Amino acid sequence: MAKSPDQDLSRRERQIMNVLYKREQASVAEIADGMPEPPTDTAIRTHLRILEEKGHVRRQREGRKHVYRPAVSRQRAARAALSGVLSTFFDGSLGEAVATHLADPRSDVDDDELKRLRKLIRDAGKEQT
Amino acid sequence: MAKSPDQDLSRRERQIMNVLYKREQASVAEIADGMPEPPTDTAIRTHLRILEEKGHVRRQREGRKHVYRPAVSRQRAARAALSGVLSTFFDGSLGEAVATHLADPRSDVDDDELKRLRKLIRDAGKEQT
DNA sequence: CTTTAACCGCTAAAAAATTAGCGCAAAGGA
DNA sequence: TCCTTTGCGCTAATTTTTTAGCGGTTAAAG
Repeated sequence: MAKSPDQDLSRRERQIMNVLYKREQASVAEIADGMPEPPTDTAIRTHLRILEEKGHVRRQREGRKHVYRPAVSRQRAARAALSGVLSTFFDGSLGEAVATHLADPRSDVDDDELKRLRKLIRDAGKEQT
Repeated sequence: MAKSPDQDLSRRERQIMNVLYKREQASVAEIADGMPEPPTDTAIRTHLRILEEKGHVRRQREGRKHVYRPAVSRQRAARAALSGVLSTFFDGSLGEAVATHLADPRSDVDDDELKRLRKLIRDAGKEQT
């Protein structure tokens, strides 16, 4: 079985990466803010240093602070994450996932969203190779 | 920030749960089979014991072996996992996710799948509350 | 009936992850 | 200028995770 890159992130590392993907970029304080039960900033910095060494994160000075962002593009990571969930929970079927999500009472999908989906599906039908 | 139940799984625990969700249920050997770089069966059993204590896994004798399965239904877990990915990578938008997935060259969505999606979206439009 | 092989849980050692203390540097206010 | 605040990295201690050894039990094979 092959190893996907995020498989070797520890729990905290994953939490941090999630914040970074969600916000595109973030300072240490912002990361703490977006994490469940955050430790001290110092601890977070340690994780960031390691993530940087492992090549998962890039940093940039921004005034006095440092700002961190993922090394891998959001799109790339997003595709991988979605595929993973589809594979694990939906037998790889996008339709199955959409059905489940639409049926989930907690997830109210509004009209614009449905409209958008409709258009997407239509267009996908067209561009047959 | 609240904690979602899978947030407090370690890497190995997560890997094991993923196999269980993917296969619905599995023996120790099957779990090893589905894991990246599996340790010894003994090690896996230790994780399973702990997962059971934490309430994530249930076991059942099946002949001579034990068979393990998730304590939380696949559907429930699937919803949570999907929501998580949507939230982290797609600004919570299902449409965004579908668009990305359809555009991903690695994911070939076949005609039946598209057909199914079309139907789903149509039906979703109807049942307005 | 005896031997062999498959599985299991208990337990403790080894490795990895997680945390924070400390001292230093730069910025801003008094 | 001097003091306070904010942010940083290095380092090392603590905690959690991860691993496998060992001995017992059951089923099946010889």
